[in-house]
Amino acid sequence: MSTYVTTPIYYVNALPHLGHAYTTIVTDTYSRFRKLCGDDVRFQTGTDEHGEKIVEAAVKEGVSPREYVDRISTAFQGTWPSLSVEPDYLIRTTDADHMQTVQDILQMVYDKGDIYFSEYSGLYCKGCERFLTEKELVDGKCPDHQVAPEEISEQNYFFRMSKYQDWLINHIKENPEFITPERYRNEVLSFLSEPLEDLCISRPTSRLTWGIPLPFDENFVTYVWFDALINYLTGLGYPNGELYAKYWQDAEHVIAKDILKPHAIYWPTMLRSMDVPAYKRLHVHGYWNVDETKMSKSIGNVVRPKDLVEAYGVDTLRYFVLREMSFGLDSSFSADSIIARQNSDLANDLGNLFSRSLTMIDKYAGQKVPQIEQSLEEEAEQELQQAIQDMLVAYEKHMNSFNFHKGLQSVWEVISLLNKYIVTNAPWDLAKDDSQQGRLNVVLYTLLEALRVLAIVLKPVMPSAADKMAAALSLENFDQATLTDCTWGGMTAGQALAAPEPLFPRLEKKKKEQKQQAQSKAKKKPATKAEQLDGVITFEQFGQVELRVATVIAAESIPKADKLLKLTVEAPEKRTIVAGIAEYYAPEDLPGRQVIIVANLKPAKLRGVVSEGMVLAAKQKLEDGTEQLTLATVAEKMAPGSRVA
RNA sequence: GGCGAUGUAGCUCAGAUGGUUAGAGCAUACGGCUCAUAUCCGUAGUGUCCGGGGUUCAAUUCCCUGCAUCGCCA
Repeated sequence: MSTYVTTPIYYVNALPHLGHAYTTIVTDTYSRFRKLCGDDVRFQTGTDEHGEKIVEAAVKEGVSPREYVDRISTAFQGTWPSLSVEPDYLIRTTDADHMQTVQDILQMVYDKGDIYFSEYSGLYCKGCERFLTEKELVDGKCPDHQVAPEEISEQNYFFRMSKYQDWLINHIKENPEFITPERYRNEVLSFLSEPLEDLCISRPTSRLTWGIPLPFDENFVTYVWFDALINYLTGLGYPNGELYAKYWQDAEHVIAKDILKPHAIYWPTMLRSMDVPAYKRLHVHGYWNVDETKMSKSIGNVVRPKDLVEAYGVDTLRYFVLREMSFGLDSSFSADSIIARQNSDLANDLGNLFSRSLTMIDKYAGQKVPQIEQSLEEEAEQELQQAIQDMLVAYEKHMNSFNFHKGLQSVWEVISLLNKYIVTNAPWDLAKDDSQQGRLNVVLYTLLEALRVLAIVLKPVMPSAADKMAAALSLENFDQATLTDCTWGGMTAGQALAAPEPLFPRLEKKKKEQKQQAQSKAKKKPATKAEQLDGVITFEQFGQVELRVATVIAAESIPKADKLLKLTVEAPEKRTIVAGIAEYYAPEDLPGRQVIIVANLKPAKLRGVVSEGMVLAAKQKLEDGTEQLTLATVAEKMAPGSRVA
């Protein structure tokens, strides 16, 4: 089986935002999913670079249209890797082969008699790049741009779209999946219940030169849709390329609802006129509202994909948008909701399951896949295996019909079952009883197998997290994995496993700080004197803090405290200091090291140990969302107790 | 103005071709466990299923109507 899946080509009059990111993540996820199903997949995205608005934007920046589109197009293409999006082909409407193909098609359709010349007069709005009807005007102005349209009379070329209306209605009725979800199919059918007008496909060069010239009349260039839609064919080398022969029959387009009409009506009729079979499916999604309002430049709440990746990590972002939005409907985006998903679904449910399972393998099975006796499998294991089978069926069905949120829901049901399975089978109890060794191995093996399946099904959604899981499970050829590898029993007994590593960190809700930041950014008001002083301390105040160099003599972990180490330091007197660095330093690594301590901190009791001061350390967040910590020290060896100032 | 969709727990949403105690996740409260990332497991909830009318033995579900929100069209 083959799959050809596309995003729209993005209009380069502005930088990429969350909406672009969503469409592209969805398409990438579907592409990866079809690969997981064993398909030969081609995934295409690109940029739409012609039209009046591009020229205007270029003029505004004082550069040529060519320079301008090169710059924005690069920005789009540079965004995809950071979203773990891996297209097979990036197309640009300014590519020479695309422009040639568009001209060839125009000539062919013209020769066939489906393009004719006609005069048209009406009220033209530059902002909309189209003619408006009287009824659309509000107080004589365009409602979107607040500008009075110009009365323009001009001659143009038209595509005989109306000729194919009846065919299109039948095609949609006979192919229930042609436009999904159903609400958009109904919308299109309702629109088609009225007579269709022919489509204006040209602009005179007197008004616009930044476009593809009509091959049969040099005084005109192609108007946006005839140019843009054809990219889906050009990218396959239509009409002769091998790719075209191989993939076109399986074409699926992913779009946002604002470009439904061109894709559901113009495009199939164009294809029909060209004698090219219609695409297989059109998938239409809704909008992201940001903090309950529409994303808009004027409100200043445009969300940049890059910022989101920096703040939350690419896997979390991908999981969030796919899990949160019911495909087809609008959804809301907010920092709180993405943090909530990260913490409850990813860190607590999946991440913790992964971590606790691997830790038990480490503790109770010597960090190796245990050998099991099939006869010791009980009902609990049977049920779990059945639940995973059921999940796989649901997963495949939902992912294939773009119901990603349902697909992920079914995966998380299994994650929840696994957490219950651990509690009810209590491996830590089995481990205390030698006669239960066999059962213990069965339970641990079952967990490993389940994690292996989870890594596979999560691969399309969270490629990097899945890779991490696979690495920890020592799965071989994971990049080639398919759904058939989900068959139970894939782990080899005796295989050594890597040390567990946290998959997803927990995030703090930073509601207040973020709001304050947003406000100060939005207002950009100059800081008042009082605010400037806020957070600033005087030299005297700093002098009150007594910093000293200290040498670590001994370090030991503290029972029941995962993050704390008990340090004995020389400063120069012997002191006990409790430091929250256990996640980053092993006790044996510390003796001999010099650290910087706050010597006059009020002693505090932590986990029953009195801490006389604190050690300084720097912390940073890494790209993958985990944190790194390193102890502060001095550049040269100093006598213990030396003052730091 | 025409057509259509939606309205269910604090939040996001499932759901029943009409039938007994209307569900899930999150959030909240309490209890338990210790393998785990202050994680996990269990228990507890609250609902005029948008308002009104109708059909029916029985309506949150079907019909009509009103209101609200949203979409498409003009």
